[in-house]
Amino acid sequence: MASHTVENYLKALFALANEAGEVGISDLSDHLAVSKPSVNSMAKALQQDGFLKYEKYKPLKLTAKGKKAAALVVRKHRLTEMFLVELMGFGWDEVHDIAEQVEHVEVPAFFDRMDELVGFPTVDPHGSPIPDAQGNVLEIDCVKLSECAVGDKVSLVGLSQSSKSLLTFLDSHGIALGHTFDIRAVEPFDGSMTVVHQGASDQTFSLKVCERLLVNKEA
Amino acid sequence: MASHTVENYLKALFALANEAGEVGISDLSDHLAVSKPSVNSMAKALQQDGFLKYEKYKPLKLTAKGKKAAALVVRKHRLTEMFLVELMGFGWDEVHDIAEQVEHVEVPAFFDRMDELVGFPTVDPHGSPIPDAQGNVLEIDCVKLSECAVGDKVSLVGLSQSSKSLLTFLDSHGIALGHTFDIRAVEPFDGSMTVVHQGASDQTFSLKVCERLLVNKEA
DNA sequence: TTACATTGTTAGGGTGTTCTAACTATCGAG
DNA sequence: CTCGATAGTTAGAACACCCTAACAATGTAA
Repeated sequence: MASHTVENYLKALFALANEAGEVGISDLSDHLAVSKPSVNSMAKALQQDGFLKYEKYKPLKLTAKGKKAAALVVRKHRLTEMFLVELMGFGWDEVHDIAEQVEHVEVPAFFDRMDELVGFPTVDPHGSPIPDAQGNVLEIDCVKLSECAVGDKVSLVGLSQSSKSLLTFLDSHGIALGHTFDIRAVEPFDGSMTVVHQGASDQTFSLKVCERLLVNKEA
Repeated sequence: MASHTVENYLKALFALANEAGEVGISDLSDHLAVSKPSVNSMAKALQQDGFLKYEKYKPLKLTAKGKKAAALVVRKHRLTEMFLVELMGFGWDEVHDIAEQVEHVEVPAFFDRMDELVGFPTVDPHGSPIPDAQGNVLEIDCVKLSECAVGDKVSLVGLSQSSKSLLTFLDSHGIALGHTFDIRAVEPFDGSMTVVHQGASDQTFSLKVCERLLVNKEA
């Protein structure tokens, strides 16, 4: 259907809209490492194809068609990541780059088989929800760890903007999805948090880390 | 490294050189379903990059660099096919189209892992040899079934130009790699052959089929 | 050996995607 | 309310890849 390039624009639009709400030309330009004029002309093209609502100087908005198309790309990406981890033995910090390329394969049966082989997962290895085959995305009930208070007991359900360096950091601290944290202290000066990890070891996380950890209250 | 397009040209060059020896602009044009002028200009570009020796009106010749690059693409393709059949449960008639897209992934570790998971195979599901990581291709000792004589006992080791329709034909006749054939008769009029399949059932194949079956004499 | 079919080449143009340079619109601060 | 910063736009061009139309070279068969 859509070219690799278009799939990448849709995916970026989808991701940015989910975390920032409004998406400007510059946001996409930064996210895709492409110049603003390039984004501008692609925006016109995407509108032409009905993926996007675009008005001069206004934020970009995916149409229903655009949202569905984007969700299906994300589905391919996340199923691939799941497959790479569960059946091919890759680490959760290795799968993004591979999935980034595999996601452009245009054979639905390929991804359907992955889905089946990993047992129809609802979230990927980083806790992000996997859209269904119709492009519906299940909302996950979670908050940032940084928004929790002393005394809360929470469990890690996902990451926001998981990057290789964040994943490496978590690996090196023995942290994985599902792990629990009891919040012991929040440092008012810099927002860093001291928690009990898995009911065992004390760890302190910077605010930057806490903002990336999505947790579920009531462990 | 090379674009998808370049990878496809190299793969075609490699395949055609292996079966026809000399490769002309028109052969590539037919094989890739692209116009001759397109092939012509790509030939110049490939020469520029050192993949090809090209002289006006002369057949195209891959350089050592070109052969190696082509073999590595073929390696990715065939490992993918093997993986799809062995670990994902696809049929040998379904894997070509998927592999055609997956082969362009540029993460060596992805294919290395496939290789490992399927046990370092030397041939793909259609009996074609899988080049090694250095681009070396093992020659397979075989002849076309059509070149065999009455009385020969042979086993199927590969296919030449396996197409979906050939694979479907073989499936419907219960034929797979490794199966044996005792040649009972060759019809002089049309070259069709009557054989005993797996020491059990009698089957008759047209010349067209016999030219596509690569066998090993002495069953 | 000329003539035709095949094969290859040149010229010129189109689409998708990208860029830089230069200009304009919008919005928040003083 | 104006000014400057930020964001967005236009114009113009490049690159990779593709095409058709027209022409040239090659090789084969009468």
